[in-house]
Amino acid sequence: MKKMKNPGIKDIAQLANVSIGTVDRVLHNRGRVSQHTIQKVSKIVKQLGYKPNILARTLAINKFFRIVLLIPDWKENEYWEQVFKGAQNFISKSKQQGLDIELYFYSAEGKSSFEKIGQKILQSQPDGVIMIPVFLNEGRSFYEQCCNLSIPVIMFDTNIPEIKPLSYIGIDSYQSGRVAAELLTMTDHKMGKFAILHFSEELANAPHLLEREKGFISFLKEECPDREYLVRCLDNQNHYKEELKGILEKDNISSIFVSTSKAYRIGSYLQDEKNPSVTLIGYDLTSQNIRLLKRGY
Amino acid sequence: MKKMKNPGIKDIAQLANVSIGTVDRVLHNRGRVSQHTIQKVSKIVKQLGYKPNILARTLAINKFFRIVLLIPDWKENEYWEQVFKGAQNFISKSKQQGLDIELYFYSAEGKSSFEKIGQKILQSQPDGVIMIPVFLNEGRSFYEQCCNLSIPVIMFDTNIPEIKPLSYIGIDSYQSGRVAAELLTMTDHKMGKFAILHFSEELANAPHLLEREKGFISFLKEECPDREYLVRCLDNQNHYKEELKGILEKDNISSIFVSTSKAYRIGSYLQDEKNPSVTLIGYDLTSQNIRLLKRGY
DNA sequence: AATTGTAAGCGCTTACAATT
DNA sequence: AATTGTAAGCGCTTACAATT
Repeated sequence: MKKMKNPGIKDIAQLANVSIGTVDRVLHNRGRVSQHTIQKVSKIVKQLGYKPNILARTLAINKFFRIVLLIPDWKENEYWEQVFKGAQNFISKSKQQGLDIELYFYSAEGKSSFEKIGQKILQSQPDGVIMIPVFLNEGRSFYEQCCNLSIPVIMFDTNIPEIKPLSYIGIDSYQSGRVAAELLTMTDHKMGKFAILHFSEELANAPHLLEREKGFISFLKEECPDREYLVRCLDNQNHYKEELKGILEKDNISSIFVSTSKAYRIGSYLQDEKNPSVTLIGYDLTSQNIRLLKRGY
Repeated sequence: MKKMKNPGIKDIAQLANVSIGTVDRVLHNRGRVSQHTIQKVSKIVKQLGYKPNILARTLAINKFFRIVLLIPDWKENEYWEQVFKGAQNFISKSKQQGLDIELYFYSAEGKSSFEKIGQKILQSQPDGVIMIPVFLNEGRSFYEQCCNLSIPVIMFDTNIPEIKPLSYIGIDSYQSGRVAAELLTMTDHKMGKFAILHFSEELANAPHLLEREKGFISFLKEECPDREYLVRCLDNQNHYKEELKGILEKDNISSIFVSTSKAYRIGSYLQDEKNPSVTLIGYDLTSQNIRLLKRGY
């Protein structure tokens, strides 16, 4: 191991002939310093290439930053459960870093719970927000309210187009739609129609599904402009089977792109109907999808 | 922000009726404590669920951990250059975390430089090693020497099979070979032979290339047992064009898998020879590969 | 009132002193 | 000699005192 020796606040103070209190004041623009000493100290700071010691700072601050983590209820679907487990892992790691992460859940099945919990969060005045915005309008509105309160926001897992949060962590939905289209066109030489299927009550309000569809279609238009496709939004309950049957009968579908993690529904229907000549692609390694793949679809 | 209040060393001391010095001694098994107080203190530590404050510890230790980062010379190839840039980024971030990263380069083109630099590193007695082991035997031997000196090792970018370092960060080469095979079989319906091509002076000593090949072949054997393939190791200099020509003339090749980042060589040869009916797959987003893709291969 | 300095504290480690 | 306690220090922040 090696001795530390980076210039610190004390070195600056000494060289500038002031106290460390004054150095701290100019370093953080706390005011109550004369213009003259600000100059003097800043110059030395630059000269030394001073970098604050984050460890010492968070230790001295002696407070946790309250970060709110807002995600869909993990009980609603296996994919959210995986996210939840990751979140737990993250939370336990963060305590050591001076972060206090508070976990909030909303129902991905109805936007009202999102709005309600959003209000509660804003009232608690957190220092930052990390969230998965599955609702386009409500997500955007919540984001804007955070901005007004100057609470920094990080988006996560799905992003809202045209918004520039502090950062976005997750897959580029648009590009993933393009990849899906590429894989299907590589595989499917039967040249039937492509079907783009959604499962969502409110498709127009689901940013990631829309982006996936856009990406898929953009690839098709660019690379296979003569291939036809159709877009349908299926019933989230049991009714989807009949709808699917209708589509398959009416159109010559050779490939299906499912924008959600529910591809297994389509797959098992096709399997039941002994109709495996259709190529299928979807999202997420959930146990239901894995089971379908293992059954050899 | 929220007040911190986790049980600390002081709380333990108070509850156990000892001094913080004694608490520290039992916490770290430093000896010089009676069996009785060890029991007493340990009990309280458990009760409180004490977690040490890492920030305070690294601040108090007041030393950098010396970590050696050992990677191929970035001037030798664009892929290593990308790695190097990432390494620089990592190094600048690490200073804040109490790490002092020393960067060492070796030539990926000859193992002697790896061995020489490895010895130098061992003599300097670092606290830890992070490395890219492109040479199988030399990498393993260096790893074992580190173990003997009880220096923890992290592998990175390419791993050595049968070794369990502290952790490995990077792609699973074997699985990436399988994916390559899957993509090729999806695309290539001409049912010619597959050619597996390497560029390496010493293939048998290059762990990642071997793993990629193994993965590729395992997928073929499982999913397309009747399709034929051949494996060749091409000359790293200019001679490879003639070798390639020979292979293409002799065998009915419809797909080529290149195990290195040099697929662009094969691609531009095929383009020059107006032979684009062969499907090609390779590794790494280097500018030469990107150029080939943009030229529409 | 405006500017500057001082001392204590954050939760640890470590050298050394003090006690048995 | 074996065991325990004490005080200073790591690099910051912050409340308050002291100086102009």
